[in-house]
Amino acid sequence: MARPREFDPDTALDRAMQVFWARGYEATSLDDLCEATGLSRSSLYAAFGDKRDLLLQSLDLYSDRGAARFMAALALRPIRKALRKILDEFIDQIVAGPGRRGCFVGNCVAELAGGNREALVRVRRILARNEAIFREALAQAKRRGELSPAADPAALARFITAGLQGLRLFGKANPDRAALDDIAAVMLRCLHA
Amino acid sequence: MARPREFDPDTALDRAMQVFWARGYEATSLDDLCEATGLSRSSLYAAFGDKRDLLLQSLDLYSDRGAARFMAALALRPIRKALRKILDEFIDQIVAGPGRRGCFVGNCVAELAGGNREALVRVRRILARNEAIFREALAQAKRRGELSPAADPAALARFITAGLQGLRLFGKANPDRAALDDIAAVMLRCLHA
DNA sequence: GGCATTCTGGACTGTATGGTACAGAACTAT
DNA sequence: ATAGTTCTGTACCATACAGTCCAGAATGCC
Repeated sequence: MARPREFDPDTALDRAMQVFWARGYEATSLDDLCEATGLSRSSLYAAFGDKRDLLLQSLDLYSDRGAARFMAALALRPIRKALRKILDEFIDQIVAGPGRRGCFVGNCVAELAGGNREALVRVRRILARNEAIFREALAQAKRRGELSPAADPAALARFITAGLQGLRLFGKANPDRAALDDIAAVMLRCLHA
Repeated sequence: MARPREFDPDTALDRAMQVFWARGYEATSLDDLCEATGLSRSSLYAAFGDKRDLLLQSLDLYSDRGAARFMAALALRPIRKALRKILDEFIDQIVAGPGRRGCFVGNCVAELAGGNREALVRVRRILARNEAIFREALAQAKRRGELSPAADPAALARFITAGLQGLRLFGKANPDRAALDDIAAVMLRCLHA
């Protein structure tokens, strides 16, 4: 009917997510977001709503990508290989990655879970989704005999979800490969019992 | 020589720390700090310097208390009992505690490690101190025969340091005792190997 | 080509922020 | 008592912020 958008909302959202991820919510200004996306305030507001809405959509994008990567890695057999791959990918990202970004979800939990209700339910949902992915993969692996009959997929999934957050937070403060490898090795050993 | 202070710097710093811990750095305004401490801006600045200085001193206070608690708990034998106690204390704090505060150090890593150099070196130092406390305790426990001869105290200490951060971040988003108990149980099992 | 509609850039607004300046109160030493 | 020093509260400042508005440009439809 009328003039079409001059920008691609998907790439704009991706750019916005990168800024939130790198700088955090409060420390990111609308000017930062406009500069990163190349959009003006009007276009940003028309396309995504206000700053909080944009954050929530960024979180969803991040979560979708993360879940896809987890599921792809978890196709590996046995499951210990899959988890090893996930851990190694994170370590590579931490050590080689540009700037100390940590986990976007973890950053939002730390910064916003105390005061931003909507952000809290969103990050909780994201963590629950990841936990469910791990739980399902662990249950299947147990059925295949890759885990001890005493293994508790639900507990292990929670442990992995929390452990990955710990690994990435630790790595954000101290991106040292040797230390991160130590942590990953102990985590993997937990699957034995 | 002249008029003495009307307030106690230690309790003022404690109050300021609580606010930073609960709200985060950026979200805490000077008015918040004045209200929490009962001081005026002048007194705050005279006693602690600017907002960033006050944060660093809050972190040191938090770290000193945490280290003391760790060392007290680690006097327990065997070391698995000590770690169980540390984990249980954190879980109690997460579940019963007022508001979702998480770990102050972890919050600062997530919020500030990317941009605030001074805060970064401070939190890294704090994590290294905790790691050293655990490493030493684990090494002693190994000498006492409480751990397998194959156990690597340095790696385990790193794992515990990161794992505690993961537990507390997870709990900040989802303060559910059953889930946290699961995570703690798996973590403790890691000491067996 | 002209009209209607949508997009875009920039200017604008009210508010909240961190930090400072200053005047007066309170206290010690003499 | 008084002089000198230090503390305290408030008023203040410049800045940065999120969000709104509007005029004009660009497009599709007839």
